[in-house]
Amino acid sequence: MPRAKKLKRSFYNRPTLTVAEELVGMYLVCANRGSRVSGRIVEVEAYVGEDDPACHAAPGPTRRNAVMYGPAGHAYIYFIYGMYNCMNVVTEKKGFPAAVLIRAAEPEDGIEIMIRRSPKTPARLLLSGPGRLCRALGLTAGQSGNDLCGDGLYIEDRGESEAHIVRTPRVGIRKGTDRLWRFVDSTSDADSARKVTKGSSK
DNA sequence: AACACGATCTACT
DNA sequence: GTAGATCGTGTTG
Repeated sequence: MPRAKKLKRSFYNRPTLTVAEELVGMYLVCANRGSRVSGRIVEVEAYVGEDDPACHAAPGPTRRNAVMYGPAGHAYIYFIYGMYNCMNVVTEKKGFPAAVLIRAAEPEDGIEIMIRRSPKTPARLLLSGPGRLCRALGLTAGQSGNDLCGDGLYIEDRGESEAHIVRTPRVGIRKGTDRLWRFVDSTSDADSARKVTKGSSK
């Protein structure tokens, strides 16, 4: 992994769909207190503006979604379903609420630490799904608003050749399913929507 | 103050 | 395949 480059604010301060697509294949890194945990992003979803009915900003500014209205390059992490957290990266200029939800990644560094946090999850699925991803990386809503351009929590480009990306409707939502705003590395096994239908053994 | 529900995951029938 | 866990948030009274 030579020449890993930490993504700068200018990367995040662009159209959300562009940022979302380019995030696939990047590495999400959590460097808490000496330990380093990371994964290769393989699945993301874009949530764009108050006009997107599935976006948390759809009701307008509230205390909860305030981070989405802030400057790009910060983490928006929220608590949901009474037990899980979901991690997003804020995009676009201050005042415009948008973010990219990190839905799945392939475990890279610190797998032992992830297993300690998710003892019952099969290794391949440690970061597969937004809830599992936050659990294994140790991310909670308390870290919402953290700057991704600092140390501790950031995303880096390890200079990989571009992955083959597929666009689909977003999952887990009722409204806004007409938009193809989910981006997946089609070659990855960690896809959280793993359709284990007939035929596709593997 | 009370209520309904959600960008989920797991366990069990 | 489906129900249960479990609680912050926004809405309504």
